[in-house]
Amino acid sequence: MAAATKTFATYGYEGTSTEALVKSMGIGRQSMYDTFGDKRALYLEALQHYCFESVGQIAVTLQATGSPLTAIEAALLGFAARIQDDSMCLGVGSICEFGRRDREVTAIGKSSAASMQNIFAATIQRGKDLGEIPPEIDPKDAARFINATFIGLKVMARGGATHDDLRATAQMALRCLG
Amino acid sequence: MAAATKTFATYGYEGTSTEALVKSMGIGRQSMYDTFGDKRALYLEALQHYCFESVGQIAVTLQATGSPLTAIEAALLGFAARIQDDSMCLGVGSICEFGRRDREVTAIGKSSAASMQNIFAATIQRGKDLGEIPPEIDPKDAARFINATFIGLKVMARGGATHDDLRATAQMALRCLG
DNA sequence: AGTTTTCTGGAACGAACAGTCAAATAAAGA
DNA sequence: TCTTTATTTGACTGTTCGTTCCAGAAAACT
Repeated sequence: MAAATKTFATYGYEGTSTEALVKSMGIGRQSMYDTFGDKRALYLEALQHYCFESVGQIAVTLQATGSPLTAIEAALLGFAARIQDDSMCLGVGSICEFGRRDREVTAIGKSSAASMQNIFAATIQRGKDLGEIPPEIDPKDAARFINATFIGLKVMARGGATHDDLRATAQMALRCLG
Repeated sequence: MAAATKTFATYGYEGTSTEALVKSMGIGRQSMYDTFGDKRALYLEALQHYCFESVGQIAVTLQATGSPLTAIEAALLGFAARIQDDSMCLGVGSICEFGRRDREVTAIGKSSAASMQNIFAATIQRGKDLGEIPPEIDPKDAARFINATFIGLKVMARGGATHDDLRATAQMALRCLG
């Protein structure tokens, strides 16, 4: 499944052949069809799984550290430091490829974005309660902005931006929380 | 050409069939091949043209208004107000689809991003000179950040975000420049 | 050890793909 | 008006696509 996720993220749905999937997953073609049904079902399952894991990871990062602001900083800067050159996030890739054309892809994307933004908003609210984040900041707006920043970083990285560039961009984004 | 751009932006390179191009461009199949050579050449030409126009538009917006900060605000908020639901930017789409896999696509994307960011950086520098933008802000970092914000807004819009959400996100981004 | 289930790799299938060909029509030039 | 050039339309071509079929091998079960 992880191999399918990576292949779909790299080449997109249309650009990924079943041959490429069979190769990257290292299973027989018939087993792939027996297990997942068809290419689209495999894509949906990979996307669902990917989004679920991503939300889980963000939740762990933002809920583990004492200071909410530090947690958000760690999430953004950690992402900028860690993301691999040329990699693509399947979530962002699915939005770019399908827009809202496919109802199930759209549903997974919206659900995942909503969960992600709820976690950000809750963290922002905690930061406001603790006086770390200015009171005039709306948690939902800030959550959407952070999500947009993650998207921007992902596409930049996909296009070959350096880690320094990504980190500087993340630093700029964090200014609005101070 | 505009029709080809829109079709490629909507479906991506792999997802766009030559039949769809013939239909959207409203010309004969043979004429399309006579004029552009093949699908890939048409894509490259559409991408080049799209990026050139985008940079031109941003230049006009950012260089026409007296106040640099106001100009950047107008660019971001204007974009958030104007962008159409479900549309896709061919530039962002090309990065997401190809990453750095295709040398010519990558070259067009990097060149366009560099031009765009130079315009942003020059505007930021003017804002610093006029005291509108804090002196500790690095123009190149800010330029990259603004570009990342545009990317984030474009993908959000593609995923169905409302204009209010986009505007609020743009407002958050503008806080980083204050 | 024998039997059953699962997996593999290759072949086959029909549909879709990008690109080419050919004849007819329309537009441009003399 | 006639000739030349460009465009259109439909058909065609070989390749690739996603999916199914099949026989043999491997793994799991009794």
